[in-house]
Amino acid sequence: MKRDSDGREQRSEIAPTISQVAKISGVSRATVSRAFTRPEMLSEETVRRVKAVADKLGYVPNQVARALSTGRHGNVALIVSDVANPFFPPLIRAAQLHADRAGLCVFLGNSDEDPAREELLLGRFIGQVEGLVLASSRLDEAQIRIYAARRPLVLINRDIEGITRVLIDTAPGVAAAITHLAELGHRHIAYVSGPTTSWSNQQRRNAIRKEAAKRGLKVIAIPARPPSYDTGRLAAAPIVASGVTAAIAFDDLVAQGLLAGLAALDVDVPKSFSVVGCDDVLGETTYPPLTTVSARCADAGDVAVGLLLSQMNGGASGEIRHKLNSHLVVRASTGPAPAKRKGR
Amino acid sequence: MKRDSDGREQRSEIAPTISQVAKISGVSRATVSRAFTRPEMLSEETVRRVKAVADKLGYVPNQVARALSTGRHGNVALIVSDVANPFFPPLIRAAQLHADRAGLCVFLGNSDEDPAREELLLGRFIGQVEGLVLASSRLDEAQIRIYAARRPLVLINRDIEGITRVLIDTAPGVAAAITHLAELGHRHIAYVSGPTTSWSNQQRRNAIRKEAAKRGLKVIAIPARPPSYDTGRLAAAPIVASGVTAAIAFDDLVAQGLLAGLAALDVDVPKSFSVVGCDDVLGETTYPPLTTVSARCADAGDVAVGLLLSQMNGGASGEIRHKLNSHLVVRASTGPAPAKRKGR
DNA sequence: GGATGTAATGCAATCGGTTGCATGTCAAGC
DNA sequence: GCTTGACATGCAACCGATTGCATTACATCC
Repeated sequence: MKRDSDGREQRSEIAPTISQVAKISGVSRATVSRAFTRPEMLSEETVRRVKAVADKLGYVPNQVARALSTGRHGNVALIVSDVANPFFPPLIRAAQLHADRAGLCVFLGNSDEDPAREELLLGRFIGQVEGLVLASSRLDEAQIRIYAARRPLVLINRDIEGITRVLIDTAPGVAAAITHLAELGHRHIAYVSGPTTSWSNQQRRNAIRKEAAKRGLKVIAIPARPPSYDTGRLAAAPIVASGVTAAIAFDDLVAQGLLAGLAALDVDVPKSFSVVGCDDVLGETTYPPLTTVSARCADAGDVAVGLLLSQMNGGASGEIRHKLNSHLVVRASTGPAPAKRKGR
Repeated sequence: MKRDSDGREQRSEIAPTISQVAKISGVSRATVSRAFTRPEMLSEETVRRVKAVADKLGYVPNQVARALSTGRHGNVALIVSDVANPFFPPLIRAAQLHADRAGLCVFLGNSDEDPAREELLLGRFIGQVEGLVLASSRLDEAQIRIYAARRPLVLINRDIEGITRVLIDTAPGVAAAITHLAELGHRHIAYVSGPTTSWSNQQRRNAIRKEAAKRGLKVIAIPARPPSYDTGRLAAAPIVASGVTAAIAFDDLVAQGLLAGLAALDVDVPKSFSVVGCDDVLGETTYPPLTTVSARCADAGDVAVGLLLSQMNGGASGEIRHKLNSHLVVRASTGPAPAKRKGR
């Protein structure tokens, strides 16, 4: 870095380096380094003196140089499929908080549900992080394994054998939802499905099929892709046309859109149609308040970073498959099946 | 980095370095470096050969080493005050996208509205980024100036002279909201205020006061701190008690909470009370759909990164004060003032 | 045929830290 | 008084790149 020539650094008094601190405090660079990283090796007096000088100069160890020398960057990366989906912000926040407490910086990547983008991001991150968390990864298994071989890596909502993963197990909640609907008298229901490549989607679909079969309900699938408020809204018409009396949506956002779409079609929820969401990220903010499968997404972020840390610290690199439980939260968007659905 | 001893790197075949590529292709390290960074300096033949070897070995230039040597890290940091506030995800997404296209990685920081945390994050980031974006920073001016002196820095919704900033100017929208309410016959309104340290809050409060004075409306302020669905909900009772007939909330989240609080108190919106939000981040998803001041928060993220890039590339380090306009979006949460408010 | 220029490549210093090993000092032990 | 060892610190190599300044080889020109 030729600061005087390229002018890039003109904006700042050049950040003080370890050498300057060393010269001024009359010790070697090694001693300054140790004053920060292993003060117990030095006499108290020396540590005090060095730190005083460092303070006065505003010296802060250069992370990049340290990383080059030690191989520890103090950074981790978190890649999500869509920041704007309300499922992720709480997860991001929790992950962030945990990383923070461990003194780590977090790179955030947004793949926009696109495997190619995800891989691009991964390529940029891999060289400067100590660990990775992939939430709802859309990458294919082989790719993921390659990255997992290079760095500690934790998956969220993706189930690959041999790789540590945190799975939000919505099956119990979804099963409870089916039971709930069955008890309310619904016989025909729709599943408003999400991305085919999504593990969560597969898991939910399977849980619904299995439980519905057990109780003799008929299930049809109507897609909402990509999952969003808008695609949920658009799904209302085909759903109503299909004659079902209730729907379980891939996630809350889709459910919320569905509610809006139903309202636009003058279908009263819950009187003549019932809607169940998934994730419980909207709380009571929908109208009517949404019956949904609560998924503790914040915990997923927290746990994932925790597992990542323990992997980074050499611990338990054995495979871990951490399951987070789910349960049904009944609010006001579900009710008894109407005696008869009006045709269309 | 003593790989053989500390065992940290055991998980991977050690990443190939420039030296290995050099040795195998029979050239010097300098040549390998140039094959990647300035191929036009080399003969085509050499470039081809070196790249072939690099490919076979899976060599990728080490970002950290490069950063140390050149001072360009290829990273920027974005610090927001609350990831979970729906105002930010679209902003983050847009910022991210822009940075991505420029080949930059984004560190995300979450200050949780706490200046001390914000400063901690800043300290961790500053050494490994080429530029910073602070959205709704709560840091004091002097601190911000210090960081701005060290790195290109762009503020969002914070107005500090001499520092490039992107301001979402909600004054016109808020003024329009007052006009709207005045025309509907409201004479007494409440402002449900946000963080005192927030520039947006100050700006909105001032715009409301000014416009209300002009039209002879009486305004009271009721706090909702920190701004959230819950604090908005809790504000409903004192607002109703105060006898006003309409409220403008600091942001949509507070407005949404307020709607819920009012519903719980059996106050009909918009028949007997009108609510206006700010930011327009919830679209039509509230009940009733919220009249709000649209603020184009995604654009703010995009523009901020754009300005940051131009600063980083040595361009226009002169101060820029970029204003984004706002306008009122009338939906269904506002209506004519009730003839008489029931007491309490 | 010697001076001159140019294109391709190598040498070695540098970025700012960390760390294994050597050195020096001083007190305790015999 | 000499050995021994613990403690505090310094030396210098190293992490993996980049880059200014040679150096080399060859073609061109007069």
